[in-house]
Amino acid sequence: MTSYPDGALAMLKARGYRVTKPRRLVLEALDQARAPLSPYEVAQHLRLVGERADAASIYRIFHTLEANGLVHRIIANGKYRKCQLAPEDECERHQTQHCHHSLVCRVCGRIEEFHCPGLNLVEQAIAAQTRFAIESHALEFAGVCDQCHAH
Amino acid sequence: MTSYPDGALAMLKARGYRVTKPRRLVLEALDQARAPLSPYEVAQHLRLVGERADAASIYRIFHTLEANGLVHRIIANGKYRKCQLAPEDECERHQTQHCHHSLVCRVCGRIEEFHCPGLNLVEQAIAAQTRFAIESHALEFAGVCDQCHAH
DNA sequence: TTCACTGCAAACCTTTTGCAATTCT
DNA sequence: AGAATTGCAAAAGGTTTGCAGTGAA
Repeated sequence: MTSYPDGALAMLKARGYRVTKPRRLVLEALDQARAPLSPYEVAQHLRLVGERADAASIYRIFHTLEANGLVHRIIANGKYRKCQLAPEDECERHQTQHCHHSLVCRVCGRIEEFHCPGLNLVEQAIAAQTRFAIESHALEFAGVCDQCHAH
Repeated sequence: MTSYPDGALAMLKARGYRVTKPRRLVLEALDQARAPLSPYEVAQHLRLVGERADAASIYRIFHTLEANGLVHRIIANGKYRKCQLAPEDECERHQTQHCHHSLVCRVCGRIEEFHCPGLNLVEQAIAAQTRFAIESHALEFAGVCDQCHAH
């Protein structure tokens, strides 16, 4: 099994991007992070770890990663989280069809994602009630996660 | 029927806040806006209309309004929208029990809110699948509204 | 070698804070 | 008059941009 950084860099390379040290550093930071990170936070984190990359570069890297479906934004706070890397040719589909269903812990900030089969019903209800053409959705539950709940 | 600015100011006054010009200006801007606004945008908007209020004050005003349930944040972009003012004694309940169900138009940015009865089922599914204790939720659909869809 | 990418520097936009002046009640 | 609130100024925080230099292919 290849790691997230390796897989992501391989995918970028296959698409004509270059494999660089700053890109690897960002991907590793995301891979290790428990909670989502902003580009700025990645910059700070790297200094803490004795590495460094320019903040401006990190922003550019995040744009590239997002455009290639390797990270996605958490709507609640605008921060980024690594994406699950789909095997080979599923990449394309995975990249364009993100579902953001998150459980955001108020205490530790950690974010779980969950599969949500029931949402289709809600979408159908909307369609029945309004003339709004739904293209995507975002659903977030805030609360307290298992670990924090146990004090 | 009292207007949103009047109602909101009355509620603030009843709670010991003062009725000031900057507060009225912010409330009027929110009342007239089609799309949600950030504090900074309100500051800009006011200049356009020949009025003015200090940006720092507007930020403080938004904090007060949010703390009193008179505005709420749109999760997708962090901007603010006026709340429906509940009649009299329902204020308290309305203030604490916000449900954010929005239809965000990709084209014009306008936001509709909708009532969503089906979401309880989704919450129950989460409860059954995880040990996460849900406190609140946010659900947003992005797409194209009726008006924009008709070119 | 070549061109994508990074680092640097500067500017910009947004938000926050302290303090003195204002203005509601 | 007294206290809450505003305006001002300054700083902090976060993000973007142009350009010259670097390094991956």
